[in-house]
Amino acid sequence: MSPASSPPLGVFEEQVLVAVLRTAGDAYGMEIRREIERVTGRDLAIGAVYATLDRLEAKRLLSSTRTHGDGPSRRLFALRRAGAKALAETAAMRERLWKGIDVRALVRLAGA
Amino acid sequence: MSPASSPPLGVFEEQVLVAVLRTAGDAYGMEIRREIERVTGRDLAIGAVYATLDRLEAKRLLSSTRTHGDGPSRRLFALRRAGAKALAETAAMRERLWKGIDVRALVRLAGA
DNA sequence: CATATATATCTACAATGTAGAAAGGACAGC
DNA sequence: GCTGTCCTTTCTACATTGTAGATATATATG
Repeated sequence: MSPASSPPLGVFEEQVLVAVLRTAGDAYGMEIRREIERVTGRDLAIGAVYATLDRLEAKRLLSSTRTHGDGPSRRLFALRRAGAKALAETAAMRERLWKGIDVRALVRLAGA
Repeated sequence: MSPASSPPLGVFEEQVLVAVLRTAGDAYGMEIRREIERVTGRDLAIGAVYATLDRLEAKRLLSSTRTHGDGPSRRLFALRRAGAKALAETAAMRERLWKGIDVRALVRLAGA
């Protein structure tokens, strides 16, 4: 059952990691923020994004490199192997959690 | 795009809510704990579970009632409409987040 | 009654989530 | 080359959620 190694990702950590994947190649702070806002529909302070990016880099789930050349320098992020692993485990665990739950019924119960 | 009303559920909050659903009718602290341990493969302090149950009840996503009759009295939890709504929104948002991500590729990247 | 068992509560602290303000540097126009 | 502006990042602080462990309380059992 995959023994659930490391502590689980938080939901915002997961969002950031996936956003890095989605914006791959162009994954810097502002862009990651835009992407998360787009997907979740919520407004986000830029500080929130960087705080989490920093923590994920400290845990070695992400790496970052500096951009030079034209325009303001950017800090580009990329998923490390450990980051991919963490994401995959998170997804697998959640699948087990929800397996057998009738989401339709849930939505019906939620409605009016 | 469903405007993302209330603050998103935390991952443990979600686990607790779904566990209540899974153990429906018999959803009291110890049982909920067992269910989460079963699904996630991690050990859990009972205090962790109750702290979260209390917070979810305070937010009115859960309700609880006391059991009497035979055996020690239990505090039985049930999902409120708002709880079902929160769960459904959480699931929907995550679906948008992951849409288009190739999970196979992710797992491959994670492997070895 | 005395001890064990099942359940719940309390207290405290660590980790994550989030905001807002400040800082730095490239570029435009003067 | 100064001034202001835009884009990006950094810093600081605090709120919320995650988690453990010890303690309380009631019921059952010998």
